[in-house]
Amino acid sequence: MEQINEIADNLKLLGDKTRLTMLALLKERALCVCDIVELLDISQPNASQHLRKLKSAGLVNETRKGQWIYYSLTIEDKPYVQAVLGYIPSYKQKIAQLKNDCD
Amino acid sequence: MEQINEIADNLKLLGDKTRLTMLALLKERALCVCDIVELLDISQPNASQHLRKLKSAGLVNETRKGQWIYYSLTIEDKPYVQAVLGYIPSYKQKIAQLKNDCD
DNA sequence: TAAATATATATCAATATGCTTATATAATCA
DNA sequence: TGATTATATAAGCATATTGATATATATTTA
Repeated sequence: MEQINEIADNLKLLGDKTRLTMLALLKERALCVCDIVELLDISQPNASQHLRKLKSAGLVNETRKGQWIYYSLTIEDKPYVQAVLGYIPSYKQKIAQLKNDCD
Repeated sequence: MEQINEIADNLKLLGDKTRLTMLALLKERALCVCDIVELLDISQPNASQHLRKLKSAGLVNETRKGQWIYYSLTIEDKPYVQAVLGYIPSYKQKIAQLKNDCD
């Protein structure tokens, strides 16, 4: 089974508080980098670096809208990631507090 | 939510091929260290070190039987770990090939 | 076109991780 | 009791990871 390597690699990405929270946020809706920076209270380069890893693994994708780049989950083909995210408390309320000048 | 830290920490442990395979093996049945060493083809200290991490996180526990120490899963209270392991192909056949002098 | 905003990338230091080798401990057996 | 087997621990090295700082790129706006 070669598949277990891919699963382990993806779980390693989930095994970081910052990235796991990012994915939990994106479960609610697509967010731009500045949203994520605000919500997680981390530096912008730090956010970009984590997002790049998630993108390389195919867990998220990006869509540019003007000067903003929105990230979304792409985990339809990764049921174990869906399952994990399903067990994380919702960030709906947190996201609702966004100042969200981005739109 | 403080819980997400614990989830991330546990997923980090799952995010290693050796440990993830160990857990998948233990899903089938309790195994002693020498079984795991044989099945994974790793060194004994390496196996012990990974098992210690899993034990520290409460993902496995140990039971001595004579000179052997058997490890078993203790993930009843961690549904997201159960979910992940549920998506990993079974190692039943592999385990059946054990020479298993241990008993 | 210049300034401002949003994001990415490069580099680096600190820390963490995984594995090996050597050794210690514990149980069994002759 | 001494040898053997099973397992744990310690120490060290090589590599990976994280986050910070500095800088580059891309888009929009004045």
